[in-house]
Amino acid sequence: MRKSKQETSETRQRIVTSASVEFRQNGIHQTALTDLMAAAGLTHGGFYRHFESKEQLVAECCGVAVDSMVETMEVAMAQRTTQGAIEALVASYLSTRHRDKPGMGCPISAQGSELARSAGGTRMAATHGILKLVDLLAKQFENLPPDAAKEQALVAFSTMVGALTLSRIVTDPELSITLLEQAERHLVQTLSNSI
Amino acid sequence: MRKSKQETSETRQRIVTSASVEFRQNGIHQTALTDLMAAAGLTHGGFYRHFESKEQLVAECCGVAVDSMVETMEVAMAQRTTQGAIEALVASYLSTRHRDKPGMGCPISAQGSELARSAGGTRMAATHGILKLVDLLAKQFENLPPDAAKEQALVAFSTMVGALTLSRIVTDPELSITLLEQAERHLVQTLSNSI
DNA sequence: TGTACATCAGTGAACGCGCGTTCACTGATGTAC
DNA sequence: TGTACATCAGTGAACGCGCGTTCACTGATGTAC
Repeated sequence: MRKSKQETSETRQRIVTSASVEFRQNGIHQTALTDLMAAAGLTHGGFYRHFESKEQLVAECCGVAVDSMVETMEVAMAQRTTQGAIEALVASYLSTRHRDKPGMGCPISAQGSELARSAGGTRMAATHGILKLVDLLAKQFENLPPDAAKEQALVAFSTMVGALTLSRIVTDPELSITLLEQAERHLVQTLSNSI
Repeated sequence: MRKSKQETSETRQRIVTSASVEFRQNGIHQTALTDLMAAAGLTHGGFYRHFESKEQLVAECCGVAVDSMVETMEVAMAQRTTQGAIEALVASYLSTRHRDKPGMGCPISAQGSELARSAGGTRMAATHGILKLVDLLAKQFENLPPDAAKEQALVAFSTMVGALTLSRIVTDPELSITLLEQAERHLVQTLSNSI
């Protein structure tokens, strides 16, 4: 049943892609190898032909998830003024759509507290991801010194991660919306002053 | 080996207290009943004399953790001007001490993404906890209408939860500190304007 | 107040289950000649 | 270009292990008389 090199690499990619969704949706610990191999249309036994361990896959998925996140954001921001781009990024991150589809969204928000307890490799991947997302915002502040722009973006990203996480925890639907809306309003206002 | 009513209630309290530390430190899923009963000086078999399920304990621990968190904050804020109280709350939440001792700190930050996927009871306890912590800050803004004060506090709390979570994920020690410091600076500045 | 019995906190073994990982096996693919 | 053999992607059973929960048992506590 050996597969061609191309098929093999496609399979590997399929596992990573679908696993990155599963991890964000159900959590790292709650997603079993059997589940994610099934999500890729395979049985669990073949996992170790592609990866050394679950931890290695988790780290790789974190990177892939961030990259797809960055791409989504860039699409939302394209063809806009600086002001418009910032508004689009914030609105997209703090949307109810993002809140309700953690599997397609930001892995930092979706797995925050689990990442904080993860192994070094995963945390390094997450760190790179955080910096990529922060940079996406920081480079909008062309008139600020790079350091100041990065610091501004770090705080804004913290607010977005916190607000999205809280909006997913809270049982009161109104409060959940308020969290997203108020954070968005605050960020658009604050960040406009830094353009 | 039956114990007196007082001993029984003391034991129950001891389980809740030590479990709330374990859950924050190691995560909800990663903490086994055997572990937390051992942390209370007992064997796992007796667990169900006190609780209906693990989930019930998780929810109760969330409430207890928030209450102890509120108390810590109130102590830090006592005997201060409004400005000083706000600074003390923010500095305390965003301290490296808090970052490095998740077991003694805010359960929302320590378990954020796990809480978002938890059962209804746990999420309700977390929601009440969030509102308590937000209220601690909101009541400092005496000159703002209550709604505006609450919204201001919600955003500030989002920033604190996000920044603390990120500072725990990040592998670069300098970046971790920067996250805490910049969020603190931003919050003190922003919130001062609302007094 | 004393006694006889019911209650029940805590123990430790056991339950069924799912986990991450390993392994013998298969047969199609890749490679050396 | 064709052939013989080595490689290895994927399968499905099995590994040891730890999980949440249950249960028979114990003996001190609580209670009814």
